[in-house]
Amino acid sequence: MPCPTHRRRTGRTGRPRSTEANRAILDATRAALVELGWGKLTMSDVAARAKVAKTTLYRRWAGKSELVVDAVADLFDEHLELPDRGSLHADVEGVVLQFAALLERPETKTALMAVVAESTRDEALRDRIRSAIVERQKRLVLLGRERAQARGELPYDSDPSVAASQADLIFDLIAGTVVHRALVSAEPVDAEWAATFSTLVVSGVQATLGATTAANGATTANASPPAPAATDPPRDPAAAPPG
Amino acid sequence: MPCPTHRRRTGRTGRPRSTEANRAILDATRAALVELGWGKLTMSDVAARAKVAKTTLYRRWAGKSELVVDAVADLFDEHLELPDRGSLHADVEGVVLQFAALLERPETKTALMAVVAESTRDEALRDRIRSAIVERQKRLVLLGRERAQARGELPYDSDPSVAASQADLIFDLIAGTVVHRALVSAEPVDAEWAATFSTLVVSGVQATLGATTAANGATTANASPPAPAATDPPRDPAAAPPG
DNA sequence: CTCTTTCGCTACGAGTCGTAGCGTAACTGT
DNA sequence: ACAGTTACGCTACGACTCGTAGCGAAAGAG
Repeated sequence: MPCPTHRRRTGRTGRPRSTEANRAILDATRAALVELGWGKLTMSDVAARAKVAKTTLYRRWAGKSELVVDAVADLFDEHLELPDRGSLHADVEGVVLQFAALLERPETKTALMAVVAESTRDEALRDRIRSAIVERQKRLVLLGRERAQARGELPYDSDPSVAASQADLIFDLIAGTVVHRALVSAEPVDAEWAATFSTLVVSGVQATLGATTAANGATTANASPPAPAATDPPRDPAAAPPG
Repeated sequence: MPCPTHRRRTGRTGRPRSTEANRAILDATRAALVELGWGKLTMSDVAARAKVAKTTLYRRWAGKSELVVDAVADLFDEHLELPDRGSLHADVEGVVLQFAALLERPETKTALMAVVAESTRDEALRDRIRSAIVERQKRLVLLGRERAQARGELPYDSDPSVAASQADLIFDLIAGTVVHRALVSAEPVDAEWAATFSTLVVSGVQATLGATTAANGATTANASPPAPAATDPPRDPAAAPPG
């Protein structure tokens, strides 16, 4: 056949799933989200746009929600990173503006809340959102914390479990507040708001540090090589869902 | 005679809509949300539960989204208030726990995100959410601010527009973060978390007050905040750790 | 008593869902 | 080359939901 495309090597026998179709489906899903929104998006429509059979969709994804999660997860990986701007405040500000820009896209705007709403009744879907979006983007918080610690803006962690819960708090704080302003209050996340909010975040986080780790000599942590963790987990776009 | 100035005295002529049916429908909607969730809730099912005709539903609400907004708005009015606990921190803590308890209910859990998702493509629905839920609950923030000002924990507003934007920020901050932790991260909003978060909120808000009203020769707050120094200039990468 | 509006009920076309069945295409191991 | 295995496109299907239309009856307003 005139299509000697590179297929991923797998131990499984039989005809492998077309990676081209996978990409075409996710692209079609995003396009359909832009045009139709979550409510009017149908599996048949996505199949027609991607020029695949409707049954192929159901062989790879359990339903609309799972498909859309994968479609928007790509956008998160592509458009969110942590620019190193020299201070915790500036780093927070940068990621807030990036996240706001992502939330202004019609695809993410209409899809994110919908899949989260579905996930409240579907534990498997919630796990998929966690692994595909939440946990992947929480690396920004962990990286930002490490940089702030290296600069001396935050104390090094005495207890790793405390570090994890603080990272969770910061993540909920930034993501939740920006989402709420952008989608519920429906007011713009502009540079001025981002600056004010970042000031709030930095001051608030430092305040909670003083409260929870009061016993530690927090100021000017003794420099210890923080063992720069690799920050780039290889993307796995060919992670075929169970069919 | 139809006097044009007194047209709306008792309403229009003809048979009035049954208020009992209205209540039965909203109760049935909440019950259906508990049992079925947003996705599987249908208008026919609600009509059957409320023992009214399906056409009656469509005579009063444009669709599923509008109906559910009204159904959950009642819960917000009923279960959210601002207890006066003597300090801004305690007030925030109280409202956070109330909001978290409300979000643990199956009705609100599955409905809130869904209607917000729909509202991203339906401006009329977004206005309905604003007037029925958002603006009604924003009074808690305004009231809490007034109490904090009376206690000396926050300075009085020099500019009412600044006060409004600060109230919006606090509202997005609390509601957004709690929603994100409860529904996205799916982790419990317990007393410990609420205490830590409230500390963050109070310190953060005080920090933004200093930053945004710095230009104004504003009346500095009579009560000096307890300890955590605001150490971060908004636009300057000069990073000075607390100490 | 008349006028107006809402009520319950039935029925309908249109659309979506998720699955089953079939024959074919593509790749793997011997 | 061959058999084995899996994915693909296509068609068709029953079940379900949607939102509306039409009807006669009921309930208040003037």
